[in-house]
Amino acid sequence: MREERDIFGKYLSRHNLRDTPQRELILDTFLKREEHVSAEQLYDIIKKRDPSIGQATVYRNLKLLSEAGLAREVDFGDGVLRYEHNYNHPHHDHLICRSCGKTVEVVDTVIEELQKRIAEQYGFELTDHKMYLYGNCGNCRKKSK
Amino acid sequence: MREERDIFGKYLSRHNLRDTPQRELILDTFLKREEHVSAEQLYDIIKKRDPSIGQATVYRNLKLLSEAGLAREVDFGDGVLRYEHNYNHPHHDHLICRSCGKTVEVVDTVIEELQKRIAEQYGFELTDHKMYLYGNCGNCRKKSK
DNA sequence: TTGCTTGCAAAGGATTTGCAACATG
DNA sequence: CATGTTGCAAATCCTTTGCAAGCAA
Repeated sequence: MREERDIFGKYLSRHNLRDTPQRELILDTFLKREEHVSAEQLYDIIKKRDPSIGQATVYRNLKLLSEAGLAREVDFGDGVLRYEHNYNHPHHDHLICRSCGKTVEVVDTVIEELQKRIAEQYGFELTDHKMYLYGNCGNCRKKSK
Repeated sequence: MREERDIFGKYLSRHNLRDTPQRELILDTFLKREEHVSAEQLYDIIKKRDPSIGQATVYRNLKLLSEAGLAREVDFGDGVLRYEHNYNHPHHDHLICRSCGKTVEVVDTVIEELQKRIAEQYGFELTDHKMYLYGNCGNCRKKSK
């Protein structure tokens, strides 16, 4: 948390951007959440601490956190962009329950390797990827029986 | 193409839906395109043949084609939903060039197998997935050198 | 005739943007 | 004090929806 603030501070000064109380509040609140959040969700949480904050500020600064390398955008395909921690939180993919929305983070180095190989096969240099696995989680499967 | 029309016709009558000239035009135009299209793109093409068509009709019927199993939605994450052929056009993933937007369809049965295994590991029953590989295609890499 | 479909325009939801007032370096 | 930043509301983008008129079965 200390480290992240440091990184952010450096990013700001390096880019001639300013350190405002809103920015600090947004960063802190974002870091405290373990799960991915949407801008709207974060806005709702932050409003409680500072009712005068505008939601555009939250949108703007989540984008900024992504640029600073502290956040990462995730798009589950439901029309809402979410943000998750990017610092000290290595790349992973998501397993999402179609019925309750529960998500699990997964990593598979073999798949990552294969992806790179596929890209090369077609002359592409792979920069990144998105992989979302949709299904029904154990809990929901029990319930529907 | 004959087959697809047949499937659509059966789908319509089975669901008490009607066979309209607009629906036929949309299906035909969609089938003639090899690449994925957005509703807007398809609308632009169709307007030339029938200037009186409304774009809501195109949106509505692309959804319908998906339900009938003839189309499949693809979401590259740029805010626009695209549709590609689903009939006789097995599942595949996409390799997308970040710089020119070129896309290549790819399939890898090993990856698919691994995905299923990962899901099972977490007690999920996999229903579907999305995998998009982003990178720079051969052409764009040459140009930027 | 019944009720599904259409075209239109308005509504929707998430996100972005213009702007004047404000605060930071 | 120059310029980045904020909050607000309006605007944007894609897509959906309400509705009256029009058609298919």
